[in-house]
Amino acid sequence: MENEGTRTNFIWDAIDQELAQGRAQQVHTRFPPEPNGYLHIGHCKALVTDFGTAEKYGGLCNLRFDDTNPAKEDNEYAEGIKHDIEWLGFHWTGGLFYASDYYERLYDIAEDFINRGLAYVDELSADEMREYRGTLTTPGKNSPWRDRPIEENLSLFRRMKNGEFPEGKYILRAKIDMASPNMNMRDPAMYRILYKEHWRMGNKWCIYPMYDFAHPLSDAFEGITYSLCSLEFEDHRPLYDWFVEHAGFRSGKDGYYGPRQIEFARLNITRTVMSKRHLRRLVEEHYVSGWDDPRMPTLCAMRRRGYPGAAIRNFVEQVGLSKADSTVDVQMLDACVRDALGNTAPRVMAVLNPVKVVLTNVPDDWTDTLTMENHPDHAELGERQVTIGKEIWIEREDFMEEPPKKYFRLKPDGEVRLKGAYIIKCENVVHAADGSIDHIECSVDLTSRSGSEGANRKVKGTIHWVNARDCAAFEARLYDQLMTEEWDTATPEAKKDVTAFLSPDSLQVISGYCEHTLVNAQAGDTFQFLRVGYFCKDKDSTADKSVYNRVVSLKDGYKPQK
RNA sequence: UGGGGUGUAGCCAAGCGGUAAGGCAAGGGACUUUGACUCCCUCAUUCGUAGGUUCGAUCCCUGCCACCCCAGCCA
Repeated sequence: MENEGTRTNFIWDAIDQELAQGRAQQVHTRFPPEPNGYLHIGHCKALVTDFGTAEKYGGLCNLRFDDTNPAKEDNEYAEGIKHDIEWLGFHWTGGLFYASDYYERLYDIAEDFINRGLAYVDELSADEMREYRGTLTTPGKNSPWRDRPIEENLSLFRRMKNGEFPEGKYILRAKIDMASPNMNMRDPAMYRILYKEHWRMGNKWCIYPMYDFAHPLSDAFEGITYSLCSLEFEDHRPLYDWFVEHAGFRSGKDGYYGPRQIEFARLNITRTVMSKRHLRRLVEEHYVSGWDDPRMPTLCAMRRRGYPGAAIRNFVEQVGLSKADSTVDVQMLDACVRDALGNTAPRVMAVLNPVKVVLTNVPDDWTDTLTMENHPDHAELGERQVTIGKEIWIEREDFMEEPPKKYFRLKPDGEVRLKGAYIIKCENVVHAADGSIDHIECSVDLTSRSGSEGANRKVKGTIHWVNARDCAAFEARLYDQLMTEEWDTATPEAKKDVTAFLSPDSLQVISGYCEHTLVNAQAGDTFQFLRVGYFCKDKDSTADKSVYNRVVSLKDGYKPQK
């Protein structure tokens, strides 16, 4: 998967232009997560854009925790986010910051705004404020408190800060334009009273700044030149600029003209839940084991599943940047993961959906130890010893009693090579009482051992297998039923709320991963399923398709005749 | 019905007035101790739509259509 260095996007075009015109001296970006959850694949677009843009221009990128709402934030999330960023191979070259470190400075600016008649303390209730704001099609009207004298505003604001009023009693608002067609400009809130303990500031503050006020000024404080964010903030840009300008950061003093906000479309992926709110519910209501449950689309979960960070970064770069709403096919992510893993990951054999094969022409205690390469193209990755015995498991899909034409795998009277071992021939199929296949009896050609003289005999198919005796601990856990089981016992109210998780577009969350399935693996290991042959070939199974497609990343497989 | 955005192949996405890059997916072939991987080849007479300007339009203009965002004391 190439990534031409010449590739550009509309943001870089804009930056190139400003740099050429001298309107910006350097590129300084920031990645501003709110520490209220773990980063998921959707955040990676902003992350890669912010850090990657700085990197491309030899500039700096800050990490800033946008912690202006103490009710939802926690240090656990901040630590997780830092870890995830570094895992992806980025570092906050511009420094680590917290919006909460600016509380004093922001407060001073708020007082200054009051003094300049740019802000006022309102005492409308939340409901009244909503009424006064008007609607999308009708202008709002001024609050009766809008023209409160400056001294009174100042006094009230200070008393808000001192904790003299209950939550909701007063609010500081920017005085802009209640008739603006842009709802964000209808005297937006700057500060609200909140008696919540802040994860860094404790109970020091009784008032907290709003995003619209804190964000642009934080950007300006840090000398950010490009504030890149997603499309839903497009409407906020006039407000963003209003705060930056009125706080005096557009003056060009010291050559700094303040930050410029540029918006891009956020990342959507098919069959992937990308809502922090929903993911949080899955965790808090124990639908999953935690934020790093391998079924989650979080970075920590992907890391646990074995996705290389570089693959995720490459994926985001492949997807590109634009302003068009889009939903990327999850197969593109899978392709990037395969691409990154294919050349380096050691191979092992696994059987997910087993059927037993009994070798008829060897003694019960027959055993052999085979040496297998860990990677077909890289001898330096070494070899491993694998034992085989009289009984082995093969993939149920690798045997067909009534095979169509051109079926190369095991079939009655047919021969197939066991990967790295012997050629076997199907002699008999033993059925269980219910008609299903209990086991398959095969003869083994002991002269065909891999690596020996007789191994040159060619057969059409090769299949993977595991020694039954080594599989006492075989424990495949495919999680495709998890959500449906919950669904069946859920109350109607709960059903209404979890519909989003069960919709066809959210199969990723309910599809599975496989834990300690492999003979050569340690219990508890999790794996990224990389190549069809080693794990699963069943492209056309309907029952487990979501699981296999998602987790196994099926590339190809047996194609029935049309 | 106010404002802000977006529409290029099944899915992303370049293109910036000179005659449609690339990736994923898909199809065909070669190779193969897995039908995977790898390697070749194919895949938009057409850019939401209707007009207009121009020698020439995906790119400029006008109308229309579709979709997304905004009425938190969330970010």
